[in-house]
Amino acid sequence: MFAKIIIDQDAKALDREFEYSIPKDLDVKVGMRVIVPFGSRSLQGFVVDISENCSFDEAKVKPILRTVEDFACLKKEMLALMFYMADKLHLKLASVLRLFLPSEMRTDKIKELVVRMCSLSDNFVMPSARAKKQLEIVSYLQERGQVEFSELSNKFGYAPLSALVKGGTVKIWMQQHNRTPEFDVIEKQERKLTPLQQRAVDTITENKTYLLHGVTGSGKTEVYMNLIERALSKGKSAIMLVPEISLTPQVLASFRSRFGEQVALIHSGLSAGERFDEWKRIFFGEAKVVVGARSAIFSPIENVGIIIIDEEHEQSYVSETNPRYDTHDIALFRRAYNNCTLVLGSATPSIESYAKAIDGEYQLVEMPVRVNGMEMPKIVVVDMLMEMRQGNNKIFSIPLIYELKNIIEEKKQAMIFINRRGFSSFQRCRQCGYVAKCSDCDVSLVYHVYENRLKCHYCGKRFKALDVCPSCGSRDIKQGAVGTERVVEELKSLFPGVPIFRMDNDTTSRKNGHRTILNEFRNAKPGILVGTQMIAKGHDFEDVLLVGIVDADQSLYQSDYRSIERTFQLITQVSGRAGRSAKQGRVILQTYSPKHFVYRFATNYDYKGFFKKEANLRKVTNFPPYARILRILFSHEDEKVVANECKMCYNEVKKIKEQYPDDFVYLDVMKAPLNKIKNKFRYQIMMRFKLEKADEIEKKVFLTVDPKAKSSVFFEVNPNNLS
DNA sequence: AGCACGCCGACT
DNA sequence: GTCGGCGTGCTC
Repeated sequence: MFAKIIIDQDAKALDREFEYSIPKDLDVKVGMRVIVPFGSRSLQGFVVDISENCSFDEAKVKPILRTVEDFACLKKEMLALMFYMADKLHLKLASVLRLFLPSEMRTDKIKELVVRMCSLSDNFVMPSARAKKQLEIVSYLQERGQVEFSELSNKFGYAPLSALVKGGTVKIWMQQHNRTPEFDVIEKQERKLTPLQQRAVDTITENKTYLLHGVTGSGKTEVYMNLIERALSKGKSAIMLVPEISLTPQVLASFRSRFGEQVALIHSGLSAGERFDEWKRIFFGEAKVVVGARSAIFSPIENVGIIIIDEEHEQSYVSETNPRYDTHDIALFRRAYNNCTLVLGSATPSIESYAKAIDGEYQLVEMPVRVNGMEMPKIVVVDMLMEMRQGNNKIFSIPLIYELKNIIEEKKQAMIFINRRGFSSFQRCRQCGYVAKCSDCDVSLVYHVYENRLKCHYCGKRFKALDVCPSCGSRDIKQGAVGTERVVEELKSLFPGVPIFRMDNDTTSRKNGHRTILNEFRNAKPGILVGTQMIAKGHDFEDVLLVGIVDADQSLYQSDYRSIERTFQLITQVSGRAGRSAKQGRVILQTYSPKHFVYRFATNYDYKGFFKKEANLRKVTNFPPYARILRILFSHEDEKVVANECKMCYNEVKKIKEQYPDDFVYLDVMKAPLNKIKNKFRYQIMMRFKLEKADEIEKKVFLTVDPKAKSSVFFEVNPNNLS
């Protein structure tokens, strides 16, 4: 018998199956981890197929050395998913497998799923005095009680240990050593469902994909919990995905208190060991509910009854590093494989998902009212250009300062939201609000300080930085984003003595930084919390009656096609923080583009109206979801090599464009916006084509890349932030 | 990825 | 003379 094996090495040259013979005394199954001789060393590999015959020269085929476990650590579904992802996303097989397995199971530090433990038998006999090694093992065991088999055999050698086992002095058993991560315990609180929640639970019954559109505060989490409970009661399991940023201790605790030991929690705070243990609990069926961030979609859980993606519009569901994938695609695959229910939940669904719901591909379920029946906070738009003309050059507008004063007098709380993202900013005329846009792409240009140039992150085109406004002729041009620190300083000078807290990447990097800040803020009345994105997520502070959005435009003029959508989502999300209690909250939104349609829809909480407008815009301008963007990124340390290989590929793609003249909307080759990263030069091909033949075109484009190319090549479909 | 084999420069 | 630089090519 022969086995086809994927070597556990992330290299282009090894990205294929290698064949090995299976020794007669070795029980090898598909999906198992094995150790094989490879060149002059032995490596870990994964069995993906077993057959009677061998397509390679039999004289050269080597035998599998050993199996790592006596069962398959890759279940059938995961193998199918591996081939699907490698093919569809053009990823290396081994790099996909690494997404599925905890780092402990990788080639460099092979840890077995089940550990062989050794201890002395109850009535053991001392080995003879001549067997020195055996005596050492016995005294070692007397000292420590139980020790891993591998540790003993490494320390004292395999032979003396196996002699002791054979003679009955040492007994062996299998053990899973699990470290259950710590969590806050909160009391179980049974909440009765509102009629709206009940209706949602009653509607989501079939093995289909549902889009749950519920306004902020409509109680989607309670619906999820009920759906999970139902799946469990049918003997099925569940996967619940939450954006990493909202995986707060409170959220984790609430799942624990509801589902107890049946939950496995996967989040970035886990150590490698804890992660490994949670993975094992899922693999062996001890955990029936997986709660985690995007990578939890790869959990080896079987018999899935429901998959839930909360805050489905969140960008963090698309991994931005190496094996790039979109959690939605994986969830759709697993939904189909398990024939189960998939729920995508959001207060502001992504344009992509809502479009599918409109088309009937997803079932739309709506929860338009808040649980407590309260109205959404009132959003007031403040025109910052007007403020400036009236002589206010400060960060805060007059209305915002006025509202803040009120809050402080009433000993309530406020949140100030800084819309800062990424490293770059745009240039804007302070007189008329003009923002430079790319002539080819209809996206805002990004200002690069070190080159003093404007660049389009879509097509790569460069423009001279503005010194005179082309619209009104003013020289009053500003760039740069407002940072959290500056806002805090300003607030301190405006309101001396009032406690002000800052929450961003810098202040939460320390362990528990998150919790400490929030706890201090909770008790500070009056108090102001200043923060980025982080404060927008699910913290319920009853006394927060005011939210200030300092520079809403910051996300509006990011140079990608989703920037307007993101702005709408952000405003809705942040506004949801105000007035969680009986009193209606207020939101002050400062902008330089008060007439932009996004603010009109956002202030009215009119998602549908916004969708219609934005979707139409995308249709007309040929952007996703009505077209597909494809980017091929080449990188290599030798600039001549990348430039050349990228150009060769571009020439091939051009030929494809000629075959599909009606479908291609855009095609160009250029240096990547970040031309050099870690001493590797980067070049890219950007293209955009209509949907009808997108799959067909994409397949052909994939084939244009020379497999012998020295550069590493990445494909990205509908990328967001180009870099 | 890593390790062998291989063909040219400055040293015990 | 040989030790060792890292270029190219292969691993079932």
